Amino acid sequence: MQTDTKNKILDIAADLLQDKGFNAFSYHHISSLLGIKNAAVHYHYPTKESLGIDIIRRARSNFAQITQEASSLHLYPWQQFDIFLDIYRKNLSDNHKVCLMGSLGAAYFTLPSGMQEEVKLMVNEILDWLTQLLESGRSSNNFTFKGDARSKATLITTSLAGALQMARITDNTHFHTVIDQVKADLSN
Amino acid sequence: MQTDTKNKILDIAADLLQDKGFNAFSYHHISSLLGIKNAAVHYHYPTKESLGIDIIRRARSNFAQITQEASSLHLYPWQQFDIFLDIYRKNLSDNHKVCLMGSLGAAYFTLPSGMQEEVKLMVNEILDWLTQLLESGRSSNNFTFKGDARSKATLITTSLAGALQMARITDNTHFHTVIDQVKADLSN
DNA sequence: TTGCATACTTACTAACTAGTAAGTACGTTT
DNA sequence: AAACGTACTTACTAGTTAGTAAGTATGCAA
Repeated sequence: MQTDTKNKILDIAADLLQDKGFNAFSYHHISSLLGIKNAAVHYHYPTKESLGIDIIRRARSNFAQITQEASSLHLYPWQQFDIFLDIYRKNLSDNHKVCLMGSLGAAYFTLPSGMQEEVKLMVNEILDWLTQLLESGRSSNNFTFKGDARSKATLITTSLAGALQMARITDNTHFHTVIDQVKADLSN
Repeated sequence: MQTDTKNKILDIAADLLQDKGFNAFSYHHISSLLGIKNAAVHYHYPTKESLGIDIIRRARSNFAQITQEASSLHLYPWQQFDIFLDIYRKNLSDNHKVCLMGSLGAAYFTLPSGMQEEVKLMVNEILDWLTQLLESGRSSNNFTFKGDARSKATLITTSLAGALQMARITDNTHFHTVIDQVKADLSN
């Protein structure tokens, strides 16, 4: 059981991470938003690395839950794909947040090693799941694409990560443009 | 005419920016790599914003030069596209640097306003050029793709930005995978 | 009621940050 | 020879950073 404060810290820190990046938020930012002292944040997360690791772990667990749920509901490939896209749509609508892969990838070489390992796990899990969805969707004639499914999964994931970054520089239409293009490229 | 030192500062700062991100390098990093004092860097670039702006301006000017040269040589669409891809290939081979759009997009909301403006100009120039190349390449039956050229240009640019970030997290094959997929999606 | 764990606050440190003011060495112009 | 601009160094500041040590209030268990 996580305490209320610990959960709030995680919420705020994840938000800041996807808004400003890992090297542009501090314990003080978090504590002042919560109306507590920075030492209280250190009580729950002794180091910034431990905090960063927990942010990624929670995202991994959320992703696993979303995909398991979609799987247990026996949704069609296109419906499952749309649930996947919703993750990115939500980031965009939530003050132009960038996805975790984008935020952490850009700062990757400045991250503590424990976080780097966790990011690797996360990216591979996303790629594994999407690859499987594309593969089975192609078998059932729902998706059409050239090449192997993992390549396509990689292309889609990198496009979406880049699209969120592009959207904050230019405007939201570029993001929706990418989504439409990705969908068009999967359709017959 | 720029001085030798000023050019070296720009080289090192651009490198650090594409390696660690704007919020993870300091005047001290630059000066110590050059064997000078941090005040000497401030002499050439009074503020970090002025330094950041110059990094982007130089990249814009380099891009304009590359594309103008390709244009004046009357290269085929595929050759021009390959020159464009070389920019990204070079970033990858140069210690897994990320492209400027990716680095600055991830930290966008922490950037001084002058830099934000400069990034916008850069992204639009890249998009304009690629859109035109795709359009004329399609007219001449060299490229095949659905939808309008600017959408395709957006998809390609975001894929490549994301691919460089993904490559440092996982491995280089993911980057080449994206390049191959992008090319396949442009071919007949 | 004593003891202990939880969840903090107070008060601090050492390192690093961008940025500045004043001085210096040196080559060029007048 | 005097004056000036360029390219620095020395020496500093004020603010921010992650992280710590010691103390405190509260509630629960023995």
